[in-house]
Amino acid sequence: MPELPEVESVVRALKGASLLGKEVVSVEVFCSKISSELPREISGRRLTEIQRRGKYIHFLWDSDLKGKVSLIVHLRMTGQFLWKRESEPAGKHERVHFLFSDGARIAFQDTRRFATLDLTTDPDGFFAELGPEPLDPSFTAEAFFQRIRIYQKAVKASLLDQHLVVGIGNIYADEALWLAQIHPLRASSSLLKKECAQLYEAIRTVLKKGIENGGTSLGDAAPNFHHLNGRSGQNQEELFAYGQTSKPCVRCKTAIEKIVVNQRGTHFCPRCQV
DNA sequence: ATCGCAGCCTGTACGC
DNA sequence: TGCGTACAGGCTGCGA
Repeated sequence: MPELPEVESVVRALKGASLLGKEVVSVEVFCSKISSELPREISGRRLTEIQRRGKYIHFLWDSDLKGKVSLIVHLRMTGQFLWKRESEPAGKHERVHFLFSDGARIAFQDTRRFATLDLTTDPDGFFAELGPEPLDPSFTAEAFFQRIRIYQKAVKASLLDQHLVVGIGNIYADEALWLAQIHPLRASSSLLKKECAQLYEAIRTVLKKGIENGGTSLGDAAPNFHHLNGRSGQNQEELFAYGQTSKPCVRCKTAIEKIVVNQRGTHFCPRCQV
């Protein structure tokens, strides 16, 4: 379940794959859910930039003849980009192949077909509803406090709401609440300014640590997260709440509990998260 | 208006 | 062994 650190890791891997500036000569689509316009719109264009916005990957393409267009990809749970050998056939769950002029072949794989690929000439409009980037300098503790206080729902549900702040998913929400010692069912609007400041710091801490570790890869119920080069992130080794059901809380030794909040498995310490 | 929840989809982990 | 079922997850769209 790629969240901000996983998507950031993917973007860095893609940028490091020296695809920028290269032209796509053809695009093959193997999934009926994906727009058949993709090959026509992308073929013959140069990849000029790759950016992350929340959990979205934003590919910017240019063409002397056709101007600019954006391809905006959301990995959802199982989307990943893979390097392929030049003439290697598509694997079972590969949905799109991008063939570059230098022979590079990049596959987009998505086992559960939840991922989305959108073409737009108005990326600002596409992203207009999204909340602020949690790691952006302009996003301050005060700004977070002013935003979250108007949410009526449980703080866990608010953290998952991409209108409040982008990039947080189920894993990092549980980790941030554990670190801030805030109970996931607390009403968002009940948080004191001091608690919001703690949560703000916790969000930034867990996301930064996730990026440093190259993202979180889970191999049991959840699908693996892989870099473009096949390496998995290591952040799953440093989780304190998510997936730690019945294990002792690192702070107070109380068993971590699992409940359901907002239809999501939610892990927390019943003693030190209040 | 706001919230909760079914549905999308497939692989994996269980119980019988 | 083989089958069936529950579950995981982000987000949209529906109904309450």
